[in-house]
Amino acid sequence: MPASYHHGDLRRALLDEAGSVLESAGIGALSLRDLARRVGVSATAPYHHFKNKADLATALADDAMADLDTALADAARRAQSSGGHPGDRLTAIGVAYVLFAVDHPERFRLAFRPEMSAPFEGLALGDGLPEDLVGFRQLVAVVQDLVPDPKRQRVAAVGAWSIAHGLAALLVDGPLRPLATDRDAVRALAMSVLAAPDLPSMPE
Amino acid sequence: MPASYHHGDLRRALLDEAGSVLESAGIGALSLRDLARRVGVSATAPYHHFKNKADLATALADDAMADLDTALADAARRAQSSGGHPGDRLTAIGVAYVLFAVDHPERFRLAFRPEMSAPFEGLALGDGLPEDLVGFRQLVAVVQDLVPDPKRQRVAAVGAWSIAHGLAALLVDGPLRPLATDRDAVRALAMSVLAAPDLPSMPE
DNA sequence: GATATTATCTGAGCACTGTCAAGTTCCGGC
DNA sequence: GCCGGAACTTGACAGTGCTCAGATAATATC
Repeated sequence: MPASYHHGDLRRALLDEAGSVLESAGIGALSLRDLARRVGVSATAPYHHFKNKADLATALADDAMADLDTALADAARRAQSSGGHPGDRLTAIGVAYVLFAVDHPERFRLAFRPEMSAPFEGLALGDGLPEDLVGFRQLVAVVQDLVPDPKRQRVAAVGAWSIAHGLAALLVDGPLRPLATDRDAVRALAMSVLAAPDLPSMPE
Repeated sequence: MPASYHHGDLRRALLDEAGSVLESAGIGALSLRDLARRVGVSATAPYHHFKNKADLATALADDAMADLDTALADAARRAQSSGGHPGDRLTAIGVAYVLFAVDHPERFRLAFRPEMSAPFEGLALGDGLPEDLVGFRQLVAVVQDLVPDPKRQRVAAVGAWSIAHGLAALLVDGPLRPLATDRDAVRALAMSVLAAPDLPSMPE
């Protein structure tokens, strides 16, 4: 806060500023020099806190991932306390997933963009989920509640994640984008799609 | 071909070169000046064929979208001629979707990246699908075959697309990336996930 | 409390980028 | 033959990521 030589917590300040630039101008507008300027520091100062631009982007992506995760965890908690059965909990988490993407498109994008970041390298999905991702772990746990056969749990978890992620991606970056402005419509669509995939499942 | 002043078909040459750069070095490595250099032309020549870099990227994304579309159309045709029933046709298209993403990750990414391109603005999904996307239209048509109730067709189509797209995205940019190197495993996983989403569908 | 250490920040500078304005060369139609 | 316009070039500007040699401030040591 003081106009002193040392900034205090430049790293945090840079990340925060990057977050707001991200939200308002998109990922393409991120520039280390610009961030430094905004924070009121020389152009090379950021290099003492981040290896390079990609490193900063990775930190930002980790933040975004954590935000998404807590959104999922919150939804899981709410659904649990309001006492719906496991199926409802699953769709509640899925809806939260989709709504997070629609509410924070840039953050959602960044969380799944490995040219800059480098998200969860290697992941077995049954066990491999990082410990700090409590929301995602809950998602997997709910699926395991729903699917008794252990052999199918993995496929079921991947399927559940795929539907939510796919819908989110189509709304944020795909053909469903026009819909994304109407939050209620998104919620309704997400509910229908996630709660009742009455499509294939015909062949054995 | 001749070393004359006029290039002949610079636009096509630029797009081709961009395609190969994309494939080998990723979307971040695209540079107008570099493309011009590779094609053997001055740095500003591309501006006579593309409004700016984003415009070139859009053209490239359109190409990518067309490629994905023909992959879907091919799969649909094959599944039809080998005479599986509609459910099989749907999963065949979905598997083709996922395999395309895994086989051509950069092209798949670009096709769904609107900071540069600007894909199908506005799309109703029942009717709004562009005419030239024959593969995608086939996907929707198959879903309509499978789901008799017209009210549910839209949700069903969005759901089918979401699963395929979500799985593709998780394999290309997400936590399932380690799996993407093993093409057979991808195919098997896609088959299971797409053919039997035996998860939610519990609540009404 | 003075001194040395170390983390933090500055400044100049390099190679690169996208883009614009103004010239040059070439081709097709009169 | 000429001439208008399309295709391309030259030159330049502002902005970028990043490196390196120093300056400065906070901290540890005595």
